[in-house]
Amino acid sequence: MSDSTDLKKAGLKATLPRLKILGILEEPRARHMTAEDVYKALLDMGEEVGLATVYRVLTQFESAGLVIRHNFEGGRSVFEINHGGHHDHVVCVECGEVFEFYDPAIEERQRRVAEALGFHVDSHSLYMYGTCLGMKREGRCSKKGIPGTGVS
Amino acid sequence: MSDSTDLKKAGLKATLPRLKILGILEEPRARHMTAEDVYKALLDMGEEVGLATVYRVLTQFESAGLVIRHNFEGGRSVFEINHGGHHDHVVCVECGEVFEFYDPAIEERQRRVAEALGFHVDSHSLYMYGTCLGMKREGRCSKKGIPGTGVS
DNA sequence: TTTTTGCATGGGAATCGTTCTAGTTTACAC
DNA sequence: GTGTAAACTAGAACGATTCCCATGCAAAAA
Repeated sequence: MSDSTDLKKAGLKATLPRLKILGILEEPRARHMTAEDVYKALLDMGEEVGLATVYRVLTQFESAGLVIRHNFEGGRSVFEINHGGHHDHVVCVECGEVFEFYDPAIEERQRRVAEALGFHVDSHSLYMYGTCLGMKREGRCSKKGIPGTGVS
Repeated sequence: MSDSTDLKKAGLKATLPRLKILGILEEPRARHMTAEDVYKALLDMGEEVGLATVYRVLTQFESAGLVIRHNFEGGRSVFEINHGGHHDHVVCVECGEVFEFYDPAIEERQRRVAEALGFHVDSHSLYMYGTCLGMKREGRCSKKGIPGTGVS
């Protein structure tokens, strides 16, 4: 299905900025990007899109369920395309690498906890912060956020 | 043990702002507060402490392990006193109420996931967002953040 | 097709939470 | 008590995000 159809389904007009932004986020190498990352990617493509529009569109995408917003440590939001399957994150604070995982047992226990509290869960997030294998083994994490991960 | 001793142990001078802020966070009703909440509490007590000092002190307390910083949805940081026992959080997005829980099974699974990735975990956070029992049962959540929770 | 209507956009200003800077004050070892 | 490094205050600065508004554009109505 085309991006254009995805947008219409979400009740959003298929405008150029929205199509471009969706396209960027769908690239496999995109993974986790800040609004700024997306903005820079647009500029690199030669598109004249305002930063305000990027923020507006990302928020709309989030409401429409097309992307997931994460509030990793550090204050700024990072976005990733929503491929449907929920997963949690492991973030290397040294190199910014982000790993994803899904553990049915954890999901189930969370569901039980919420149930016991009589709580209706809209969303949940689980992040682990630390240092990745590369760091331990070779000390080669750059200590600077990897471009495109939105983590520094 | 006095707050003053706690601070010295953490390698921090026992200054008036630090003692007052620690005192505020230790009150049972404090639970989860933003820097702004703490600042307002100080003003209410008639203390002349700058907002910048509140931020600086909270960050120092975090480094010293005296408080835990959380990045709940919404961008701003909330702080809670560290009583030693790790726990996770359930946040009602309607009334701002925060519930705490600890699930050994979840902790164990997380440990395993990190191990499998060869990842060294410094910290982890698990938040569930939704609506609490009060909301469902009586619709009495105020739709506005409860003062002192730092959540809105 | 032309007109109307209303959402979308871009750019800059505004806002929010947070951190930095400069100059002054304070805690605490001696 | 005194000296010195650390901590303080107020306000400016900062980065991320949102707001504002004049302009643009595309679907609906005429």
